[in-house]
Amino acid sequence: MARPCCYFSPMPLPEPLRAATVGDVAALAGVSSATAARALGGYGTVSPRTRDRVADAAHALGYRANGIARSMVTGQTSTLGLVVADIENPFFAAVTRGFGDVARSAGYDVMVVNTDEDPARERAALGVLVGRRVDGVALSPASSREAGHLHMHVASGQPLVLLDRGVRGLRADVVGIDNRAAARRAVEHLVAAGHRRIAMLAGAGSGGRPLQAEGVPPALMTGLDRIRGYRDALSSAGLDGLPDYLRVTHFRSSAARAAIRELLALPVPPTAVFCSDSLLSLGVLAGAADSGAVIPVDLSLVAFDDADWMDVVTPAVTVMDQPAYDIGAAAADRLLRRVAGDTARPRRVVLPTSLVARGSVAAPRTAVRRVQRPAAP
Amino acid sequence: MARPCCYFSPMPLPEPLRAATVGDVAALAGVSSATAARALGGYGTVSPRTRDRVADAAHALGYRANGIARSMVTGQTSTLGLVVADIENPFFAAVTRGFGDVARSAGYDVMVVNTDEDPARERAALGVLVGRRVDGVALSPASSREAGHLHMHVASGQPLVLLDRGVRGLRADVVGIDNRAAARRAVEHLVAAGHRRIAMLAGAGSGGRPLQAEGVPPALMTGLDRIRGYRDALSSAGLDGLPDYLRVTHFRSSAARAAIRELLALPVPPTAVFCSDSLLSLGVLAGAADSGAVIPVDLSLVAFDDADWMDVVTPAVTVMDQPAYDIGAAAADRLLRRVAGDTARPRRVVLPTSLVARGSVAAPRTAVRRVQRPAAP
DNA sequence: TTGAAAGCGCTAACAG
DNA sequence: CTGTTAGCGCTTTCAA
Repeated sequence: MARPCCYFSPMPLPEPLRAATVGDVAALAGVSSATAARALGGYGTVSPRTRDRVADAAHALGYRANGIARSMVTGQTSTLGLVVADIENPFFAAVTRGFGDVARSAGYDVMVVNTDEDPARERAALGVLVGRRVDGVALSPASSREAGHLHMHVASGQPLVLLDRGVRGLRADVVGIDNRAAARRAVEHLVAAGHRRIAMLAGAGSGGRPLQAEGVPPALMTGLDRIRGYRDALSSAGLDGLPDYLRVTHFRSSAARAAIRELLALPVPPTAVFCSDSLLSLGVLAGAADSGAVIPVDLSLVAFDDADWMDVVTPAVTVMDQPAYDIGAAAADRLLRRVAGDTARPRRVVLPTSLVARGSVAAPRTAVRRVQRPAAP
Repeated sequence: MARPCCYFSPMPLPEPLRAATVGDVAALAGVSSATAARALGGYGTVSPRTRDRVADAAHALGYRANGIARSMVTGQTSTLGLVVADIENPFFAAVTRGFGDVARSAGYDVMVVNTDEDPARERAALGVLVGRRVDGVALSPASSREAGHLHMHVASGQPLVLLDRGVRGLRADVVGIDNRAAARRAVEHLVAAGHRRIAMLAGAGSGGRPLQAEGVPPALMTGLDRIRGYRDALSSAGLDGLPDYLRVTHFRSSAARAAIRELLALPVPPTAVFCSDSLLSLGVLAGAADSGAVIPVDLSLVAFDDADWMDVVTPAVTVMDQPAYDIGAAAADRLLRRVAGDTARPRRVVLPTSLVARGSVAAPRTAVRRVQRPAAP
């Protein structure tokens, strides 16, 4: 015998297969879906009694608002996009956290996308975020040259905040530090310690793509600015006639390790090195050890970004610290203002850096000798 | 004189204020919106000529598909949710990267949410993700006790993969390592070096909430399992009668620093310590230095997770390494299968760990003495 | 191969 | 205070 119950009243789909909608809740509560929506969404006016009935029905049905549908009609997603160049770099991890904390406390969620310093992936990431209709995007540009997609994005009127790195000619807010001044100060610290042959390791791009020709500045404003600061410091110290100790490497400690080994193997090696990134300084530590160079006796080091391990190594690493968490937080704040409709002209938010002097900087051996002579009459 | 041009044909909204829609493209291409949508979305059948016309029109208008609207009708978002306990922990940073790489190569985007080890924030994060209708969620549970929301989520039929940490009784895939065995092996390494008084620092919770009473195991399966492994190793070595050197601290290096100082100040201090996390080992290095203890002479150390700095400190840190990137990648893979409809019973994916022996482990001083005597006859 | 029309779940006018 | 109605931009039958 067949099961007659099924002929005329097909079973509704079992619970797990279809999520409850406003209409379901409304039906159970015995009100119109508009009223249910008002009660559920917390807008308009609903009588307390109705509100309770709807709430009960929603609870019974396990109703969860469909953010997609809501976004569809409101045109807003309450979501911010964050495009970072390398989520594994502690600097960006902290930026991400600061950004997320501020966004969340303002009722926004965050979609994070990683680009691995690749402009093509960055363009794709931006496309994804725009496709998802995020309300705004914060982005650390992988390149200041390949930025056509950024210009188009800004031209389309969508809020964009640049993180850490600027892009020349782009009408967008920038949140970061004064890289040139910070680098200059870091190198001046080395000059003050008596160093003359000061190298710099600058990071650019990931391992994915070939680097530009030797000596050409990286396609990164941050790197460029730090290189400028390095040169500023050298020339005000009258040190610009010396051999070129600048090396541009990938953002990998292995690349820095090779670079520092090569530098130390020079006929006239540098006595100090300034690293534009914490990852690179990791490579310097390893490479110096490879070369048998002792820090700070044979090589002084100033790094960028105060990574958590920097004060447990021996010697502790002197760093130019930048407020990564605050940069992320400030970027979210700026972006939220733009999302809220602020159309004032682009602002540049510059956060303070600080030099943290630790044990990795000492006078170069030659300078020590010079000091020692008059000290023993 | 008034401007008559505006009376009968109001200007259309200027470009930046309204994004082009399928309808706009269709109108410009002279086809129906259904056809334009087919051409744009790459589904159905469209003649090559029409396809080109539509493509041109789309290009001219700067059309970008509205993912929200698409999700609305397809019920899919091509987005995966990732809930991590601490984005700043290098372990989770690597997991995030592995997860993202696999997701992206399968055409999925990722929404990352940080919970700071707080179950309440975890519940909220899951709610957000569900509201946004992500196709699936991978999550590293902040607590194995407060997991009601996880059970509800699974009951609702939505794909969920647990990352790194399991939750007892939850019918969900788990991707991680065998924490108990790994911890046991790490501690056995210490035992083999001759240690008897072996401490353990286990992490639980962030600084946000008070920790449980002293000695109570943390509400984390990972921590629990590592503690079990520690005890396993101690008891098979016949070392369980010794004083209790286990300390449960927050996931902060400062907490570990205080804990190790306290341990080293004991009348009979431990000669070795096993840390359940790289952050904690950072604190151990600092705290040991505070106490004037030299590693590995006065204190041997085995850490968990091979952070990038671990082989540049002196001595380099012996670690139990877990494949963080692969864990993230495997989790994405598992989740994608579930999203694709795999309803086989929950699987547990266990990835291999490896002990990386470096310089932070040596024989305890007492053991050294014992060895030295017969060595000089 | 193409078009017309119906909706996805929700919000926003506008009446009642 | 509540219900009716009309979409948001897209995909998807179903006919033509």
